[in-house]
Amino acid sequence: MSKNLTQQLTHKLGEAIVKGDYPIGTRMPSEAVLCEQFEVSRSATREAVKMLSAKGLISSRPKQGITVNPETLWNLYDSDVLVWILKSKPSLQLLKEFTEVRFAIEPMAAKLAAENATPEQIKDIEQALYRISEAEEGLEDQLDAHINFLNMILVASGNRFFIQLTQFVDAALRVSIRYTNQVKGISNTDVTFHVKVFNAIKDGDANTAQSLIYEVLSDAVVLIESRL
Amino acid sequence: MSKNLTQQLTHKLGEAIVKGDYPIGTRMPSEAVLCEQFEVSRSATREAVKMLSAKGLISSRPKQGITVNPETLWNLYDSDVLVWILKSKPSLQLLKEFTEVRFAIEPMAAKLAAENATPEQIKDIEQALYRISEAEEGLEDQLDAHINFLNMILVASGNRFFIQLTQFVDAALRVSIRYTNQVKGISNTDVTFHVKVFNAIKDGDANTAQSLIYEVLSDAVVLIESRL
DNA sequence: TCCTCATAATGAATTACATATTTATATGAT
DNA sequence: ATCATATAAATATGTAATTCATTATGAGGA
Repeated sequence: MSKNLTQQLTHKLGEAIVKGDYPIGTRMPSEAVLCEQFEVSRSATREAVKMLSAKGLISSRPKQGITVNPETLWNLYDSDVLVWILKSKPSLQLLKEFTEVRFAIEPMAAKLAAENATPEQIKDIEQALYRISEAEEGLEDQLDAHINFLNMILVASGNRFFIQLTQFVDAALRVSIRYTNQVKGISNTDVTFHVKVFNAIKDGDANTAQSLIYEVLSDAVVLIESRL
Repeated sequence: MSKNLTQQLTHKLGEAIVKGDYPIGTRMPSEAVLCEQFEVSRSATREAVKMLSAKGLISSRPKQGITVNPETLWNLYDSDVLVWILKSKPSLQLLKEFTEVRFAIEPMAAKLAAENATPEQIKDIEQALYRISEAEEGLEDQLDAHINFLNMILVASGNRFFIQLTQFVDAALRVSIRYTNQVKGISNTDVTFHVKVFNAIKDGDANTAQSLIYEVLSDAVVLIESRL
């Protein structure tokens, strides 16, 4: 858990920034001041600053100092950034926006999976299905099993941009459920639903796979909107 | 154009990695060696390494050295990473995958824009429309105008994750068109199409907005697939 | 087989100087 | 006297070099 200093500082500052401790558009303390405040060397500070600017949170220029970037420049698809935001301000609004992304992506991923999945990937999905059934009997963590099922579908889509989202979805679902209990009801559909999805993908029935996921996420979005 | 040393090195190494000069899973040269090869100090090298690991390309551990991460860990939604990939191996396959993402996202964005756009945002879209018409008369760059129109819709969606994709779409379209000429026909629909989209959003007609974008991107995907 | 120690890489701190930008100051002309 | 311009100073990041700490790895000996 205790990573190196640079990473620790990166996380501290990252969380502080998304939390609003350093308001957007304003200047952060200079490197020298940060060194003092966090009691680390300038090397560590600079490396942390570089990491945060690589994630789009800040930018720094000579003399001018370090300024917090507008939110539109933040790399929301970076798991670190996403987690920081979810932890610091876990709003239902954000959960809604996140679910809209899933709503856009996952049906398409299921469709592509049905069209392109290799035999091995189908086996992986079947294995994930098995884990869900075991989770229902309490033999495994439910959340883990559900996330794993989703991930296997994303991977089977064969689209690198979708595959990359596994971490994104993983992080968001995991944190969301910890900080808002509204997530219940979203990935808690019963196992028969997942069986249907699996069969559709296995049979190459792209339309069915797509609409199954579409429906369940559509419900989720409606559910969230009803509480806003 | 000539950024600081750290950024220059970051770009050089980033491009080299995605290009395959340092194969996935293998160890990169040690910091000391990189310093020699690129004739920079260790601070600059370390900062570049931190930036690349913040983008998911590499990870480094004591004694073990710097290793290239598997592609699934790369932050493809980071504009830098995306551009590096597009520049180094601009394949039709990648363009297809990218278009699939747009196919998933943009219709939904148009729908949300129709539902949520503020009067000001509608004005922005109208302005973008005007730029497209001017571009048709050669008074402005066509690509810029089209990208701008898309961006305004993404922004009007009100969804932070979609808004973040503006840079993503921007970077990809801009580079793609430079390295593959297959992109022609994708954002080259005539101005009447964009007028329709604008009207749908302005009138709050979510379904029409969604399906308009859906259709044009559907065509694009088919077009690309036919050439694979 | 297990333990120990050498070693090779990153981690961290410190120091020094370079460079870029802003701000303040001083100079000059009107 | 006032304003504009040029110059200097101050301040932040950029870059380099050096030193020591820490951590895995692997070789070699008990």
